[in-house]
Amino acid sequence: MGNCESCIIKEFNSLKSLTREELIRISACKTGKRYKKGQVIFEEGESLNGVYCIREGVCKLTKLSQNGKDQVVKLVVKGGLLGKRSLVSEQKTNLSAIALNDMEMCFIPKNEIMSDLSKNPKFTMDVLKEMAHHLKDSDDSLVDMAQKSVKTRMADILLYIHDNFGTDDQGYLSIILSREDYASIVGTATESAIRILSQFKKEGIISTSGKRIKIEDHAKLKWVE
Amino acid sequence: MGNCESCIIKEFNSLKSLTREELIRISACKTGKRYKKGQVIFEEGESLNGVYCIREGVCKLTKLSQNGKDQVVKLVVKGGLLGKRSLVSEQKTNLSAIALNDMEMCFIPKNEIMSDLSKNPKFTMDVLKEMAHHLKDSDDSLVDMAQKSVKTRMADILLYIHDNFGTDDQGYLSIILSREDYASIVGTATESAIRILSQFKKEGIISTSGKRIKIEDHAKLKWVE
DNA sequence: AGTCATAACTGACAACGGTCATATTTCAAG
DNA sequence: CTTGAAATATGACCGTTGTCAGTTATGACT
Repeated sequence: MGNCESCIIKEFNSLKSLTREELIRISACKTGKRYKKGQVIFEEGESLNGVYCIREGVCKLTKLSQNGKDQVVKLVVKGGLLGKRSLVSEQKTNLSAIALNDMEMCFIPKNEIMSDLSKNPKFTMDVLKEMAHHLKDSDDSLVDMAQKSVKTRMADILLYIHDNFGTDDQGYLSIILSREDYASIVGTATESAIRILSQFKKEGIISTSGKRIKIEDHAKLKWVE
Repeated sequence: MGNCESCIIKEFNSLKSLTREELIRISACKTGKRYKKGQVIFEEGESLNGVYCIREGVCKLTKLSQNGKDQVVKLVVKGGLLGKRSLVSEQKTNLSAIALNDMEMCFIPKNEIMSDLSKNPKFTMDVLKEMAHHLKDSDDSLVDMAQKSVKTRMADILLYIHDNFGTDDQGYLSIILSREDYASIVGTATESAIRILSQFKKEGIISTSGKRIKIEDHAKLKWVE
């Protein structure tokens, strides 16, 4: 396992605001963890006693709704920090985290991070900014969920994944999701998700190969209503 | 206009974490503002150069969706602080604020608050906690919006308003909203909102008098599906 | 290669919710 | 007390979406 001071991943999250000394201290008490595809990292209602820093892989943050279905609230990739909100608010986590492929993470115990939060104003401010940013995203998603059609939301999420997580060398979206996951992100029934993707395929907007999806016509996808 | 040091309102928000000296300094540079019902306090896309502390009245925070309809994201009452997110992230505000009745607020310039944010860790931590709390609320709303029916969401919002903002002496909800506002909170068409409220009335779950709404049967409202 | 479980897909049908058109009521201004 | 505009209310209609039921494809494991 590497050292936090020299880890490139930290450049993508608020840990970059920590001093060299703080990083060395954290490095000494962090633990590496691996998760297989589908494995639960933590579950809604658990008390987290630290944060997870993603070194490799992707996971989904979900929340169980009253009707028993899981709703995906967010996708998190390399560089993401899990458990910040729960740490700050000192509440149990309101979301579950599940690995979408094999993952590699560092776990940093609560006490270490909390002492930095109280002593390093730059770090605190950075976490605050990140939280503010998430809040904006969440509000935006709320409005989209309330006002857009299922088909538009599906088009949006395909473009979102493409723009934020990229494609493999053949042009397929590099994040592989089941149809059920897509349904759970868009907030619809699995059958509806499948139907919409089939329709996109018929219209030549996307093509698929097994679970993999390639966007063939970005322009059309943007104008879906 | 009163002094921040002795203002009771601050006890309801993170300003309570400021020291007496900080409050006196803020008190000296704050300005009082009044808004009439329906008046716009600030609009999506504006650069706010401070935060608003609500002394009296209620307002809605809305966001324009792509289809041209306003979506209410949040209701804020006495004690609430507007513009925190925008201040912290140094971005233009992503929401509009509109007074739902006559309001009285204090406006605190950006510079004053920011200097406290960088110097008073207790205050920063408190703002962080509040933001974390909002983030949880927003995630919860997202899931509800995605998974619950319009009717259930309407029932939820009636209960929410009752539980959080209370009733007048006759038992009517103390926040008076137009049917259009209800539609915009629930994320539906005005006609649908009206229809659902009419149905609730027929079923004896609520009663109305003009715009005012009284919940007659809490239990039934909770079990609406 | 064959088997089996799971995921992906399709069709039929009904309920939900949006739109348009048209009363009816409310409320404030004259 | 009128009057008129805006808000509320209701009906008809139709596209969207969820549910149920059944079929086909996929991929992991003998």
